[in-house]
Amino acid sequence: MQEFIQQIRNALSERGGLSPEEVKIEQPRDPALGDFAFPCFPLAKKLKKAPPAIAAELAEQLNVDLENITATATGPYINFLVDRATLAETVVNAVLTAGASYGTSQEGAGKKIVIDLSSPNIAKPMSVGHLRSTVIGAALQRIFDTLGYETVGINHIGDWGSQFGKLIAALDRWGADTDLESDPIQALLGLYVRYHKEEEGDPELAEAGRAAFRALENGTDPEVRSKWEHITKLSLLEFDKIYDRLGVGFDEVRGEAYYEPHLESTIQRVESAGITELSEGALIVDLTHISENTPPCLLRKTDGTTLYATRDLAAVFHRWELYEFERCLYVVGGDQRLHFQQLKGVLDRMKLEWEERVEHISFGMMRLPEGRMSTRKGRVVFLEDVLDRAVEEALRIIKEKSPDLPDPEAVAEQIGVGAVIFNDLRRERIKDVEFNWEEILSFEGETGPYVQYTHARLSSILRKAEAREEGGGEADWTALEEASGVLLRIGRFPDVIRSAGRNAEPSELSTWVLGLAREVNGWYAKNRVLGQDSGVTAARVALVKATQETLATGLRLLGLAAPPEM
RNA sequence: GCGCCCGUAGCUCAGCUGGAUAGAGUGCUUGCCUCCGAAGCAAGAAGUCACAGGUUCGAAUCCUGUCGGGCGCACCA
Repeated sequence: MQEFIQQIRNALSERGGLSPEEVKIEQPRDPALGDFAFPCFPLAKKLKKAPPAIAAELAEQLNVDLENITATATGPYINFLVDRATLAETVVNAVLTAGASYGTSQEGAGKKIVIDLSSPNIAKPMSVGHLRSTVIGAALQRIFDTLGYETVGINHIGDWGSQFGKLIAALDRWGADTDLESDPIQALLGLYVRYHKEEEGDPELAEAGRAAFRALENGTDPEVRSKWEHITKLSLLEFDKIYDRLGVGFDEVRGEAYYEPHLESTIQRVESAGITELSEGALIVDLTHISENTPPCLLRKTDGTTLYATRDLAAVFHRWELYEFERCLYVVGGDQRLHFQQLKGVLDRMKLEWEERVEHISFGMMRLPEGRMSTRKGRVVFLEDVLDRAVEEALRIIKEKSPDLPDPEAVAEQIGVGAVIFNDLRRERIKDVEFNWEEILSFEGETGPYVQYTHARLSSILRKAEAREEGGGEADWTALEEASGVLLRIGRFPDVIRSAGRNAEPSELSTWVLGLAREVNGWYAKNRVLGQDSGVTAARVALVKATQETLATGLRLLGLAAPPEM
């Protein structure tokens, strides 16, 4: 479809005396006006004429230049209407010849993008809150893959820090009556909550916790170390179950602990840049160059131990050395904005030119109606429960509406999980979301299942066409006259992927997918595909196939399955 | 107190980085399965684009301020 826009752009730039970049092509308000539009206001000054006069004059000239496109002046706008049959043939063939690779590009060839995603903390069950980073990050990775980038998805596990000392202390004290094997994460969570409850009135316990972390950090006590390893291993196994269900994999799973041996050299590296100072006994980097009130970045505490920021610095150095990334994206909640500002502030003060390639892809918080989620207070919704209930609901609907569907459990898993994922990617990532069971279990309207259902219906038509041996003839593209909404959507797909990647915004894709599903459903209700004249059926089957494939690609990029039946 | 983010229909959101009469879903009121899958389609009612200024041919979109909500602000991660 780009070819039409390009043609309009070239003709306009020649006739209007603009550079091609100055020609801004947009969509008309009302699709009946045309497929593309050009507002003549910017030319008014240059030509010293009223926009409507310019539009009328230019439209006439453009009609001489343009092929298969009609230009019409409407007030100050020039609207362009592509010949319906040409539009249909061009778009449908573009998809069908490209197949699953429709929408891919090579713009990222030879460039690497590192994505830090998911990054849960060990020993706590994943809440619905963790869904956001995982699902947004995974969608971004797939989007960049299709744009030709080499991507590295990193799960930066929270496996270090003082809470592990607490956990080990709790395990020492109550481990005997805890069943760690059958449901390890829930057991660890129980220990964690109990520790916090009893810590206050029990200084001995608090000291045991601190001592255990010191031992862990010094590496002096192999027994403590092996307990930590055990906890980590059990947790990762549990997480993998969730990742499998979400269809998410990682290129690198590295805990913060991995960077332990590199912390000294990291600190030295920052020190040798001459930007560190001692303040109140702690080693800091002053960041008042960002703004007067920006708090400093702490590299080392008074007691000599390191912090989150130190480990994150070590990690970002490591990533740069390993990958020399084009972009390094941290898909992390907006509550950590300051942390990343500080991280980048340190890189900036070190005069590392790749500092601007490091981006915090922040997203809004998932909240409950009664406030912020808190694992410690037991005010959480666990991700596994959400997935289970959504799948259960999907299965209930399948039994009601498609009792003969083969393998209903497997499809219910795809629909239920799809509903949850789509619900999270539906809105702009920066917006806070309030968790709502009713919304997440709804499969109608602007939901994942709606798109999946559309895809399944199109697939069903294609199966029938094949069974009846219809759709094989020469296509009569005029039979797609009413499908321009569908065609224009499909034609825009490559642009949407590019834009979603540039802005690191999966919701641009989900919005587009919904729009395509809506368009094709409207068309489908009015236009019969099978049993028409062979040319008509051929063209419509081709459109159905092109739409079905594009929907499947869109769903796949977002992380949803596209079952052929449901 | 300071900083960052958000504010569009009852509710949940789009609005293509400044353009035409602000659009969807949901909920509500209707209509559509003897016809390719009704998890669908079509129609109706529903808006001071938080408020007030400014910038210009033109502002939901950019700037300033106010209000409301969220988040953060040195030894947690």
